[in-house]
Amino acid sequence: MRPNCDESIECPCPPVGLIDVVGKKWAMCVVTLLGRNGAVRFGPIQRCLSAVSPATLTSTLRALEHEGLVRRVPLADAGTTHSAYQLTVTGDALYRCLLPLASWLRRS
Amino acid sequence: MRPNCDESIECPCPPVGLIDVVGKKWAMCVVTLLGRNGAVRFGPIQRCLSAVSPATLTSTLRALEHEGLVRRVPLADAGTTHSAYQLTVTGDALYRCLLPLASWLRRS
DNA sequence: CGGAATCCCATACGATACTG
DNA sequence: CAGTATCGTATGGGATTCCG
Repeated sequence: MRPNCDESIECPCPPVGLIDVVGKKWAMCVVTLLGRNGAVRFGPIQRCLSAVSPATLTSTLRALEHEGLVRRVPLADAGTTHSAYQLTVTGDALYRCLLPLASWLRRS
Repeated sequence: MRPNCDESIECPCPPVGLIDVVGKKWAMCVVTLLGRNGAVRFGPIQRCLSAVSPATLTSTLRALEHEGLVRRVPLADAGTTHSAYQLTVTGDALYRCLLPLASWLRRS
């Protein structure tokens, strides 16, 4: 997976891994969402993101959890099931790195 | 495709489009590579990026061209076919936005 | 050298239905 | 509410081959 630089030109390399981490369709969207709002529950996230299918959202959240970017917070709340998701310290660092990128996208 | 915010939480939205632009496996890698090295020819790019298949690299470059991030520069060079790729002004702006992200990836 | 054409496969994603 | 289970499809991407 890693580029092997046999050329005199400089080879960046890192960005390849970035795609694996945040290349999922909704991953950066979720990170940005949580970065702005702190802990958010499953339902609101889903409704906010174009009503992404629950299966896809679950997959995205699990991936982000696995990368240590997001933490799941169960909320013991009188009978019904509740839980929320929030960024870890690492996830928040990534979020701040994404800010210039987000503003670049809003260009033009 | 666009998230529709029916919640009180803040909805970022832009990052969804980002995936379409730079979410391709090698897109950001190419942007970073060109950002560091200026104009680079097809062969060196390919060899530098883990020998990515020519079909995939072509697809990536065409997508970046279509987004106005990369420009193809034909080099009329004595018989044989030569060409190089370099970032446009917009592409360079994106490249600079990617820098913090790239350093984040090199963490740990 | 710089691609284009073709084939093939893995899988990400969406839609839907269902459960504790 | 917060997911899980299935299914079907689209497509990104690798390998290979061939061409000007």
